[in-house]
Amino acid sequence: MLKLTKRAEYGLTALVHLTDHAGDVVSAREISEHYRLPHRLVGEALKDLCRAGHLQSLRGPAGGYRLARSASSLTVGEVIAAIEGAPALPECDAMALVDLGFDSLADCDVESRCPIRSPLHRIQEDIWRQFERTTLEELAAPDFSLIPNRNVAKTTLSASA
Amino acid sequence: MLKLTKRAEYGLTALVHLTDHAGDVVSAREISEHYRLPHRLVGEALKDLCRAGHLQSLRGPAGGYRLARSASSLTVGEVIAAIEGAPALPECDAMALVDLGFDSLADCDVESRCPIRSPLHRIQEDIWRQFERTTLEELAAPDFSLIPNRNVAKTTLSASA
DNA sequence: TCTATTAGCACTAAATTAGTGCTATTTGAT
DNA sequence: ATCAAATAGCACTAATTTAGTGCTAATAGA
Repeated sequence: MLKLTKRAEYGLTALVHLTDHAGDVVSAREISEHYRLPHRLVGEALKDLCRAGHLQSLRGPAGGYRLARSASSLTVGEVIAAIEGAPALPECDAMALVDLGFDSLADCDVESRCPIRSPLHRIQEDIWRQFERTTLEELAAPDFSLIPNRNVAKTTLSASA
Repeated sequence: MLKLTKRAEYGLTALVHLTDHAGDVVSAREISEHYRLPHRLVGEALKDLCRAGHLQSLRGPAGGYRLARSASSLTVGEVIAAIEGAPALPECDAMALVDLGFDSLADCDVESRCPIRSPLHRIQEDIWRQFERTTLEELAAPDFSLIPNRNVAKTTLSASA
């Protein structure tokens, strides 16, 4: 439940590696051997990232990948979106109600029929936002300090708990 | 990817309903018919919640469930944990390294072998924290205002974006 | 020409999830 | 007493999703 797929995990692993070796061209094989991951799957993830424009690829021997953008502008959200596809917002709004057999919003009582209403939706949006505001540079940083939003959130949390 | 199971969704739906009808005893059938959900599955979720002590059950005709605790003290995190089980932290620490064949932390170089390091771990922890700090009372509130932490987070986000 | 790489699918196998079947127990109503 | 309707607790099947591989083509350095 609520976990990333291996593809996304491998993709992030590879990207962090590429961030640590910014500028270098690194092959899928090198990455997979270094972290002992199934190299074909790492390759699939890298292909997805390349298609999305986050990576640049070079073919042939000595080929491989390198970041197409700065690690500080690439977010975890973009990476996951490129590999797993868009969010997965809970089906609990007009669409879902139509699927349930309601012809229009007019003849259904959202408040009483959809108890999750927007909150669950918003929770998942917040999760997504968290992904979108975390950059690869931050993810690659060994101790994860220097992340303003996260630190503020944490302070707020402990202050209210 | 990164979505709740139906059981968790139905469980939250049922709980929001029970929150709206606090004090009443409501059967799984009533809830499932009201929201047009598979009633057996709703029942399974409710059983899980009952086993976890979040609900009180009454048998026999006119039986059903009611909140065992106040909606303001029950969190989304507790609900999900009761239904789906604990988190699902990424396997990217000592355990995983041992699984990969390293005998001890001493002979492996975490920094170079585990590029996700703690950050991904922390991202998922933060998601979980978000679940843990959202109460059912908040989830049941129609417009989701009055949620201090979330509002602060949002302000911070927009201020920095 | 050979070899090592990426590109792009399609496909199989494993794992997870959704939903149901079945039986037992409880309890109010008749 | 009996019946009906509810929860309790599994086990089980079917559907869906995910992991991983097979295969072929294109690219490019040696």
